[in-house]
Amino acid sequence: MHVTPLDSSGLRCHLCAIRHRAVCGALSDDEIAALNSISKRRQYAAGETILNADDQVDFFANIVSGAVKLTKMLGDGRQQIVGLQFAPDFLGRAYRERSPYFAEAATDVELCIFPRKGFEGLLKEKPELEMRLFQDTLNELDAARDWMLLLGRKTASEKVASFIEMIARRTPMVGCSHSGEPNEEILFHLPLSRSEIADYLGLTIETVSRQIGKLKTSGILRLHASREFSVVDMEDLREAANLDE
Amino acid sequence: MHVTPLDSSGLRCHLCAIRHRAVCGALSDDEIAALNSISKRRQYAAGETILNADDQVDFFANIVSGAVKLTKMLGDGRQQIVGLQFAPDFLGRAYRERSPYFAEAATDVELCIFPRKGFEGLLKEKPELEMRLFQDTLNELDAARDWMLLLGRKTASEKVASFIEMIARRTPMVGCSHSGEPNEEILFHLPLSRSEIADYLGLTIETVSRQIGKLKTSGILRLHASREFSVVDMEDLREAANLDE
DNA sequence: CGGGGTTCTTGATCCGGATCAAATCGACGC
DNA sequence: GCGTCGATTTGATCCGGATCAAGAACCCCG
Repeated sequence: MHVTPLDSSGLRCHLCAIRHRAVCGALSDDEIAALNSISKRRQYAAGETILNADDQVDFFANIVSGAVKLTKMLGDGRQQIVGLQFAPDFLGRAYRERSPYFAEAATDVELCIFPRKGFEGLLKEKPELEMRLFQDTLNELDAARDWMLLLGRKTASEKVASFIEMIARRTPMVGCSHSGEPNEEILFHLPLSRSEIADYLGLTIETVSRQIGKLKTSGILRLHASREFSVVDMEDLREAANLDE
Repeated sequence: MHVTPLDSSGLRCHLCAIRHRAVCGALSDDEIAALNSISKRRQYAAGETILNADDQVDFFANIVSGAVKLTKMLGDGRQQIVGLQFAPDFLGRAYRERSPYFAEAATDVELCIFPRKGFEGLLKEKPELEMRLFQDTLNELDAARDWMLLLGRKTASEKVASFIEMIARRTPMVGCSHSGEPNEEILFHLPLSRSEIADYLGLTIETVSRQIGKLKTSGILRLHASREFSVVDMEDLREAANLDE
């Protein structure tokens, strides 16, 4: 874990990759400068814990790069991933002191961290910022409810197809086959291991592996490495996922 | 469906059963009067549709009494209840014009309805009101994620026990055995049919029925009618539900 | 009270996905 | 290259919950 020291020049935010897509987008340039002065960057290696369940949370953060998973666990070790966040998502639970879940870096992650006090002060002063967070929370609630439909009612193959589709939709492509052909393949990287995918979909490792195999056999997917894939036919994939229209 | 005419005396809110527990609790007496002047009451019979998915939503509402279920559906008819709301919960999706789900009265329901325009105006003027809604939304998100753990990782019997526990916790008791004994039984009413419970838990009707039967046989529950029950031992129930601590 | 529809329960069987077990693949150090 | 170890795939079997099929209980209405 590496902490970048404070940058008092106020320039960092202006150069930030997620400046306009993150919650910061709700702030004007001089408000950003204020936020800049209290923020710091921090890196987490894949697998590192960001927050334990019931931890006292003294900060909020934007995800600058990488993927963060939120997990809930039963007493006997069964676990369920209840959220997967990518840049430029916001991390943290306003108005509650303790984290309701376990947060872990799924890939290498860079966060832009704001101390709780300073950020809550800004929240009170800038209703646009609070409104923006509110909207993000409403979108997360919708996403959580979509996932409830998946967990409760979809079959294993629909679940896996839905997951792949979600990754292709929300994750930046990691490359493409420079063949010059009209239909170049777009490559994506799976931010989760088979076991984590299983915990996200309410399945086992083996079932996930078999269903990915089937998507490959049926020609919807191409697997370049166990965590590197491209989608041959996005329409077929969405159909296999049983996504509406 | 019956609509109570506007009460310009401004007295209705002061007599309201949920005045202090609902979002209105964030408002002062004269703000309440303003809200009172734009609100109206409306009754729905059990089974009546409140909103169709993708409906244009031109109102917000508080649940005054009864239970409202929010449902998502797959193209082939499989469905999942993604939310169950009781008085004094808030109904409606700020900052979005269309309902992301199908909302239906699970029991007879009384709503206190605010037209979208007027309520959004109030939201802008009263940051406490927006903050209150924001907090409610965060709590709903936590509840949705708890339910994801249930849907993805709990067994049928844990699911049913969790559901019963939730009803006993969130629903008003409907009576009690006036035996004078030290351990009087507290009676509750199930707001959902077996088929709806199945759609909430990601199970089938038959499995729900069998699992309720087991809870009864094991002495944790007493069934007075198919939708009337009392909990013999709450600790045992929570254990059967695999709820933490 | 009796009939017909609906909801709930109970029983028998089946199957999708879990579990158990082993082989294969890949990354890394030596 | 070779051995080790974790991650993934593949195979065989099992079982929890789905499905199919009756019954039983409970309406509501005449």
